[in-house]
Amino acid sequence: MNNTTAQAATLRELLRTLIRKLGVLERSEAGCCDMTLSQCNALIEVGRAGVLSVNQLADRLNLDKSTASRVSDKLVLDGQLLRQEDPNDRRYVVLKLTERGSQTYANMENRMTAYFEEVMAGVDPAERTAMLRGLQTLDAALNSDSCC
Amino acid sequence: MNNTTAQAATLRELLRTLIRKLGVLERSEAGCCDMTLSQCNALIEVGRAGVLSVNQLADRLNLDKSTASRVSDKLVLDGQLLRQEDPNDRRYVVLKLTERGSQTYANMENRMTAYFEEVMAGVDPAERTAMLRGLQTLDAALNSDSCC
DNA sequence: AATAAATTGTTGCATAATGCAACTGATTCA
DNA sequence: TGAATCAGTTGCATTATGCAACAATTTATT
Repeated sequence: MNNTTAQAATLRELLRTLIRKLGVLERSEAGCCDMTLSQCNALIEVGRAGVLSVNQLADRLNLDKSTASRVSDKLVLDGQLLRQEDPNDRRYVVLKLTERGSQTYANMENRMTAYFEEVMAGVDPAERTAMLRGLQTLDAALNSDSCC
Repeated sequence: MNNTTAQAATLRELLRTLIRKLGVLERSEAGCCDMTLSQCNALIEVGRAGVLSVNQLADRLNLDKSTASRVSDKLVLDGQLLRQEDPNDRRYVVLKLTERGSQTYANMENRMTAYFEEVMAGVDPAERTAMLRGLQTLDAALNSDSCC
């Protein structure tokens, strides 16, 4: 169907520009916290989850476990994360935010919240729900596809 | 307005998962072509533009010009790009796809086209246009914001 | 016409990320 | 009890990245 082809092309183009813009946003955010992007992403995931193992962190970030191990090492060294032994299974490490890490996380959350509220405020109220639903539709479609 | 706050939070979460999924897709695509992600992105931009200068490539990829210079160097070395002197201004380099680069580009385009058609086919036809419009709305909102 | 300023692209340097394979220690399974 | 599996670490090699300084070229100024 010709229509799907054209729509698929439009989708790709929209996603391409979206990725670029969000990439800029992410890097700017990481810069604000004096961290690398990877460290930022790791801190956010631990912040959102409360506690994570190294393997869980790797899964969430789509990284090799060795990479997750190193980035969490760095964050522990910087005082942003705490590494604890799991009392139930000593193979496991439990990663959680330190007090300082919580501050950093809250700072990032606040800035990102403010940013996206601003973005949302720039959208016609009548279109906001439709926009979100569109993203939810895409999310579901990507889930059911075999690549992601 | 409480509504904007909740909607902003939903937007962030949707974008977070979208970035993760598309990141996996990008890396998988780069792997298919036996290239690094950065090289892939550079080739795609040159392919889409026809010709680009190094600075233009840097702008499109949101990279430092030194990085753009190196990644295009690599692609020239691999025979995917051709670097020519600009006859009008010898400061400029003109980057374009070689025959081999055109093949690589076409392969990537075909695979991505097929993938997104599959994604689109998984969306209810009645929702496709709304989904695309939602992404277009977001795109416009991000453009008018000061960060990107 | 000569000089200064700006632009393009390259290179040196330093930092960081990344994945694979191999390894250690711990737990589970047969 | 020994083998298999799991979690996490480490060595290794590769790649990406941006900043600053530089050379060559073009444009602007005097």
